[in-house]
Amino acid sequence: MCTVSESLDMDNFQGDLTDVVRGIGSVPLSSSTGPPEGPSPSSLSPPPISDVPSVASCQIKPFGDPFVSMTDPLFNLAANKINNSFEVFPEVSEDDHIKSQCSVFPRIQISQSHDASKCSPPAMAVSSAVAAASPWGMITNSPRNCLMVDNSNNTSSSSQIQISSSPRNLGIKKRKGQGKKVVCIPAPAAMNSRSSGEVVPSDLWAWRKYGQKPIKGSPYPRGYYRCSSSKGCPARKQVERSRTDPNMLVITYTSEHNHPWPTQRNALAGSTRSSLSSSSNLSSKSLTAATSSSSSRVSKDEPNKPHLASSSTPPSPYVAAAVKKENVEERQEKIEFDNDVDDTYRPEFQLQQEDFFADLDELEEDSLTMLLSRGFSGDNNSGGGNNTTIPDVFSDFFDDDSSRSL
DNA sequence: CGACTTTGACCAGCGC
DNA sequence: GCGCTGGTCAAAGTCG
Repeated sequence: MCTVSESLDMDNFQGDLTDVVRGIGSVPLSSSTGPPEGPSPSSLSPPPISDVPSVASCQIKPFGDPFVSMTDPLFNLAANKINNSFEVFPEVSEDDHIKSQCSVFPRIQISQSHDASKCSPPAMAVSSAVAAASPWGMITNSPRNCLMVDNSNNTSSSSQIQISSSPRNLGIKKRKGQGKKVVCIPAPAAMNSRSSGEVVPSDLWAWRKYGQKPIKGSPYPRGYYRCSSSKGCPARKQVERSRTDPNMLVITYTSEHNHPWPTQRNALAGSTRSSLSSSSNLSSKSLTAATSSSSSRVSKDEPNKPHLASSSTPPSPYVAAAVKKENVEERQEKIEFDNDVDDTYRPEFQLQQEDFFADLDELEEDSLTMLLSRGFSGDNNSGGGNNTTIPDVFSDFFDDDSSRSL
């Protein structure tokens, strides 16, 4: 068994921002949030948001999109726990954002600008636009918590984010640096990459790459992805490495999803080609979170990366951590990647994981049970919420073969 | 067969 | 107005 913090070594973590995001959001997502409108055809349709008290407390507001409310309950939970309060997300000005430093969530920072160069290696930056397209809703930092569900930008942001119906999203271009949400995550070696070596994020949504361009001033190309979970979805994301720190992966989300969370079916559609099919355990275990299209092909392009190739991209950092944990134990001597990243991830989860997952335990009776019951097995029965052994949970959840060696 | 990635070309915004 | 740059399209190829 391993702890979250232990498993968060980044050398195997695929540097997938959305993994990070989703990881935080995916599990609780199933347990607490979901498309507020319309029944989900999936058996995994999340229970009502009301199940998660923190959601309300965080004052998550719609972002001009019914699905915006699908914020990341884990973020909420985590943040709430951190503050021991449900009032953990005070509104702050942008100046506050800039001035503040993440102390509690050292890895999560809010990027006030679109400048990827501002991403600091140990931090995951979330700018004010992520929520629109990201599965975890509007998130920003507060002076105290470094994290907050941003309800102050909802209206204004919605005006910033243009969802152009035209083939070419001209609006986005017109508004450089606006209406976009930037997430910076550690971008370890291209574990989840194709031959290009580009780390490709995965998340609940299915992304389809539609372009790649070299960016002036950056040695790294930028990949362009659109949401393939639903036809006509305007959601876009751009993935590139930080020019200032190649270890950082900068993901810019643009526009919002105009459809519910992908059901198991459509989430997996087009994204389960190799990894999931080869290790069908993932899908068979009702994992709503789909691996990215890129991750699905890792096995093809990265045959020498057995862990990832065989187990697919974890949908969450926790899952990634789980998978990774084994990798760490099995290959400690091989860990060469970015110790800074490792170190930065650990503290956060070490601080939180117990309480954090205690909260998860509370949610288990929800659909979360479906997701976690296997991993937690009887642990939850102890009533302690002593779920510090998440990795097993998720690893099991993810890929029996690759994660049950423990 | 469907969905994906790759990649060159095209188009539009922006700065000079 | 021109050139640069970024974002998108779409054909071709790949994969399961």
